[in-house]
Amino acid sequence: MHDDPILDGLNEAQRDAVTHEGSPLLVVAGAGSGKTRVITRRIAWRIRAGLLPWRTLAITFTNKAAGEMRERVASLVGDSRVWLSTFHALGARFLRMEADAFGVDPNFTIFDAQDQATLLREILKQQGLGGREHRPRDYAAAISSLKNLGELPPEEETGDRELDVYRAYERALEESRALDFDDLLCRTVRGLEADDALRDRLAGRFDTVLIDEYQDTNRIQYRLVRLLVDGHRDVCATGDPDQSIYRWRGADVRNILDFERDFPGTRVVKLEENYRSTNGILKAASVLIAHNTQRVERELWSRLGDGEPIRIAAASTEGDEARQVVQGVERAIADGYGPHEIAVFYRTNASSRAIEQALRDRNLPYVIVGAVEFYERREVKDLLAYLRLLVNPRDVLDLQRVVNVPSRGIGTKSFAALRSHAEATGRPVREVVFDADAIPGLRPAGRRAIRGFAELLEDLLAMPTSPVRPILERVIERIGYRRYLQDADDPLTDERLENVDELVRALHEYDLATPDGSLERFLAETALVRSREADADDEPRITLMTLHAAKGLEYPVVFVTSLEEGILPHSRSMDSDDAIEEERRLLYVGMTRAQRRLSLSYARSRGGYGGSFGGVSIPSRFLTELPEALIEGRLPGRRSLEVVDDSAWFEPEAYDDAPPFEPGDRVIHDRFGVGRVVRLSGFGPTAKVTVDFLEVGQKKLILEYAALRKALGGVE
DNA sequence: GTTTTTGCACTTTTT
DNA sequence: GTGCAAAAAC
Repeated sequence: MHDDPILDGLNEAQRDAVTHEGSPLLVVAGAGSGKTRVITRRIAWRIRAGLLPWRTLAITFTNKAAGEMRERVASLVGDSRVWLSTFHALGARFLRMEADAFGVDPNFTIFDAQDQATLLREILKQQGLGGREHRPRDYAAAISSLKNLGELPPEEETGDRELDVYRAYERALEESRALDFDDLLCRTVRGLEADDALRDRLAGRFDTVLIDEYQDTNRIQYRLVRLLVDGHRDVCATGDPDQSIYRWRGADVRNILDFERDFPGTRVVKLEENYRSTNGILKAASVLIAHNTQRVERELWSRLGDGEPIRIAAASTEGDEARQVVQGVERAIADGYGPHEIAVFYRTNASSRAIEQALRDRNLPYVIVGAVEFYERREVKDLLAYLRLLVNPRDVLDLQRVVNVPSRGIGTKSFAALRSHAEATGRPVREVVFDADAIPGLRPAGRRAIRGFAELLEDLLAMPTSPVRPILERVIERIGYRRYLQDADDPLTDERLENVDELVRALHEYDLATPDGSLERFLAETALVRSREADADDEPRITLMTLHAAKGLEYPVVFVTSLEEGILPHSRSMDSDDAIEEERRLLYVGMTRAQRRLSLSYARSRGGYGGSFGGVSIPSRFLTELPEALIEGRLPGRRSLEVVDDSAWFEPEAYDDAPPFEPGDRVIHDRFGVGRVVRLSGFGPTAKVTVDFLEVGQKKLILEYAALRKALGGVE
């Protein structure tokens, strides 16, 4: 019917969303309803109709999503000049383009959460708040919300602890010519709101704006959208209120709920056919999410049939849970799924450890999304700090990080002298290094050390800013960084050395891809990126990530772990109904990532902090909210929430331990004789094993009751 | 003064 | 098991 490749394979609603023109458009897109497809096709459609690619702006939630969309748009349109970025990257780009108008240094450094914490720790100490009860992260959170409310720091000391820390923090950022994540948005918005000409120059660059994951935008982002769009009102937002999982970060679902009111004349298109999951998975997820009271009722449906039942696995400990999951992974592989088609989700980053261990024990390849990402590793940060220092001479934190790595005899005292001299003279810290003789209060040894460091800097600064790789290589060579890592008594040495190589490779790739690049631009583009895809080998890997990181992705086989009260829902989210509903959405997001096979698991006791903290867990209330008809394995009792005596949750040992067999094992049964295990299915008390017996043929047995013993003799 | 070692407190989720 | 801060060793 439709020969048009842009509309090919789209349903009616999707086609509507792709082709609508003339008024604001809101696409309410349920999980798996082909939202990304709609956005990319819409961009293609509009460009074919005459819209200029470089006057098109698409905003995504993560850099990863931006990258993926860039590829898809490029292959669809054959043009990669569409502006595709996150809100933060867009802010950073605007700020650098018009640094003067915004009143920022064009070479500003971006401080990540770690940098922020380091800085705040120092400030807290200065203000006499060094005790452990004052946690840098708490202040960071408080400052973040002040910034997002548009509150500027006070001019004078106020006596209010929080405000004074905020004030000192801002001054320190300014001193280092640094901005934090919130600044990227707040300063952009403040600048655009205050200066109409500036607003015309920047917002006026775009004829159309698309925003993905609109349910997770916060108030500042909303204001930025208004600024970008009010000139033409050619705006398209997509999102799903049921997948709003960033309320804790200031995301405001009202943005999407109020879209029609904010943009009168909005056309709303709802995408409700799910192309991703089996109906079983979808129904279970729908039943779960229906427990949320603050919700517009909506039903997703799929043509894919009920599929396999959802499996629920009970384990006795965290390690046991991990082993069961890995067993499920192996079973999936035996059933023909590739490792890259399998994902394991967990609530907190710390939970990855047990799964990793279990995967390593079975020699299965995996990759972790999130956790300590590439650009957050110590060795990578060290080297990048050297590079950043070459670009931004005022970055105190970078100098501090680098000045004594490797140890060259410039400790805290020497650095303090250097720093106060810089402050006293108003000169950039980096420049003061060259004036070792003029710094008061240095001992001869320290002075000599600083002179040596100055020589190093001089040598590095003499290099051209492009290509980039030789600069890094010179840094590594001059400071003897590889030797330094090798000599350290650190179990991670090999990994760190690999990361150093990987960083060199990244710079090399940048040089190849960007002939007109420079160190400044490389750092600017890298600042907001956390991960680096290790493209060294393309071995398919099992993916591990937090539930938050899973949004927008899909996998044929999905494991969601740690469904326990206190973890999912998290204990810090249990005091309000709103927070519980957000946790429920989080599980909903996790479940709806699964295309064909979904498994949920929990452990009856979980040790925190390396096993020291023992406690019995109660299975998550969310498990009891699932429809029993779609489940294989036993749902924890419906009375679970009223059970006070935790010991009620201890079950017979037999079934929670990892089944002792794998497909292929030879076994002996008292009645049926010798046989070979064909497959294992299910978890917990209903786990079944199919055995091909020599004499009686295939039998399906319940693992717990089948008196099976492993036979000697191995595989045929 | 600087470097290394030990002891302590802590883990939600991310741009 | 980790990361940070105070204590001990260089």
